[in-house]
Amino acid sequence: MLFQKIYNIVRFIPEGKVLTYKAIASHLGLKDIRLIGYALHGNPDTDNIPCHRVVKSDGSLAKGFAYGGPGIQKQLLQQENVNFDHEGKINLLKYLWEIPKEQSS
DNA sequence: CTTTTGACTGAGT
DNA sequence: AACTCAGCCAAAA
Repeated sequence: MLFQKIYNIVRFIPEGKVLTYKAIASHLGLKDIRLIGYALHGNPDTDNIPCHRVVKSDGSLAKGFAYGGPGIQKQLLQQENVNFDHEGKINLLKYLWEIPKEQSS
């Protein structure tokens, strides 16, 4: 299942790091970026899948985030020492996690 | 069983 | 700059 591959990657995002929808889709060879977000929409393992560490390609947060309410995602990231700039976006050059090849299936 | 739609993005109009 | 279209999976209606 494709979703499993998505979860399998998101699940390993280390603390203080983030991943973009694009990065994940690209890693899996997908063109439809929405699948990443949609996979998280039906997030089956919220305990092991840190959906708050997945952001849009420009570093801003997904608008449809509902992990406990809008704004929660930002708080969770700040708890992990992830800084937001004046636009409320993350510095991807600094926080974007490089996906190990071993994680792909 | 068929249709709709959605945590996105980049190119084309 | 604002809007549309394509990409093409899975769950919900």
